[in-house]
Amino acid sequence: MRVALDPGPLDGPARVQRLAEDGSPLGPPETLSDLAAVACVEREHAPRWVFARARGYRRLLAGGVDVARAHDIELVEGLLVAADGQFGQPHGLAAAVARLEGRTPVPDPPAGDDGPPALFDAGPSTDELADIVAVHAAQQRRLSAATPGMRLLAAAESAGMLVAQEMTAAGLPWRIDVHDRLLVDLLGPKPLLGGRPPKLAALADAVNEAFGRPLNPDSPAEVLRAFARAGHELETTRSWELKRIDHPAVEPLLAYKELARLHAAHGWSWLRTWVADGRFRPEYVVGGVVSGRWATRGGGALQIPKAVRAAVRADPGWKLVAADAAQLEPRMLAALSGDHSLAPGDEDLYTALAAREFAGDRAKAKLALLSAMYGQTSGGAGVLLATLRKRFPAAMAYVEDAARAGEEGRLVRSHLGRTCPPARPGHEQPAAARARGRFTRNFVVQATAAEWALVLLAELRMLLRSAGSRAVLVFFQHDEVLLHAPAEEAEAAAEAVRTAAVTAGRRLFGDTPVRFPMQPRIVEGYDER
DNA sequence: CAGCCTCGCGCC
DNA sequence: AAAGGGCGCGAGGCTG
Repeated sequence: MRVALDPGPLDGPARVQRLAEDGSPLGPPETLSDLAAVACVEREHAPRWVFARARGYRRLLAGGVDVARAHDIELVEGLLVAADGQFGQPHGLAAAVARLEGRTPVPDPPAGDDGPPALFDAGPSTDELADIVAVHAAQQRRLSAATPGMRLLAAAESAGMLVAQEMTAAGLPWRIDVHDRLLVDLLGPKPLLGGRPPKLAALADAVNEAFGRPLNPDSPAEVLRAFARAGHELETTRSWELKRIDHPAVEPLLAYKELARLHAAHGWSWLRTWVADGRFRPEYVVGGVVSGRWATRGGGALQIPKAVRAAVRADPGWKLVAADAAQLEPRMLAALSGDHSLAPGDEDLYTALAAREFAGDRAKAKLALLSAMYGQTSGGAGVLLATLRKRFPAAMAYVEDAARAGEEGRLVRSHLGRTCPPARPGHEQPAAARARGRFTRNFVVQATAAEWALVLLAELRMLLRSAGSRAVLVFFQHDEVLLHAPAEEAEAAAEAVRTAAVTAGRRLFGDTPVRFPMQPRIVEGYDER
């Protein structure tokens, strides 16, 4: 059974409508007095709840109610609209209703908006539950005519919404004291009135001294001018470019840039803004990236530098279970292309490839494979690619076909059917076409990896729920998950991760010989390997 | 002043 | 010959 839900105000009644699988109503709309009644329906029927958007579930969680399964109207609409080749169309509920009624879709409300939907609903209807029911039925019709992959993708994307909201609610355990100590070690004591911490100030002084005049090391333009006066014409102030020149300012400047980055992006100001009650709570944006990868809002959650990961520590009596998928993208390529010998087993794929083709040089093997998937040809990649082309013709043909499709302006899709938006018009120049080719070449692999990860999350969540585990997902970053688990449940949680990885591979590719191993580590701190 | 762009760098 | 994919964020710096 499915149940469409308009959760209503936090403490007020919720409106629901029971639905058949195809979305047709089973009886009239009903009013539930409060969220406890929603929880009761969940316990008795465990339906697939149909939400207009993520904040519907956020409201349930705020009331202490969680559910097993969902259908997210906005996320599914985005998938279906793109699959129909309707790119750039809004896919909010109001827009979907407008499309159903043959009106021009209204723009989506601003991202992250939490206001009342009626504010943005320019259409004649203000009955959100009726809108949800109507759009859901239309989506189920479209999904029933689509591929099994699309149906799996729609379910997984919706499960992603549940995971995302639950992870934000749980928060990533973050020790302010550990983070602060780390900052003091690297930067010196926190300056009381803003300004540069002592070690940064000293490095800025050293840069000034090396140039013989004061400048702002944070200003690329000033740095370029200073080097030009010293006889070094640089294109940019990127660190790899600075490293190539011989000047006494280079060393302190590189040290300054590294610490300034830490101070600006993950320093005390970041701590004050983003960590509260021992938890960092970024907002996850499911499918926020064209490839289906997630984005986040707030605190740069997907770019937590290795230098501060020690601050992520389990609560007393708890453990972190950290697991990342090893060499996920080349394994995806092996499965997608049928070139199974590219990924023969569980062992490190680059090491294995290096042993067979690159005289044991792992770095070469890695560069070769990444170049194939990103479209890189410089830096010696060309020679390595020739080796791959000879040894793995099907895998190489797969990415090269995707690149050609992009260059010729054709659409490409992920394994399950996420559609890559076409190039914007006006980009027919040869250089732009090649750039487009690199984009689509990468899309087929990255988007398929993203949907594997999505299915993994959904499977892992269900395994933990059905086992009654107290372990909770607290972080997800493309191919990596972090669980927070009571110490005595950590090993079971780790086993769930391994199982979910196997299941995700099977759900995507059936009984492919390609493996997608995850090796969970049970640790106290996220910095421990 | 806000709003927007570029730069550079963090992560995958 | 040359040709590296995807993001978010803060600081600088320009525009209106």
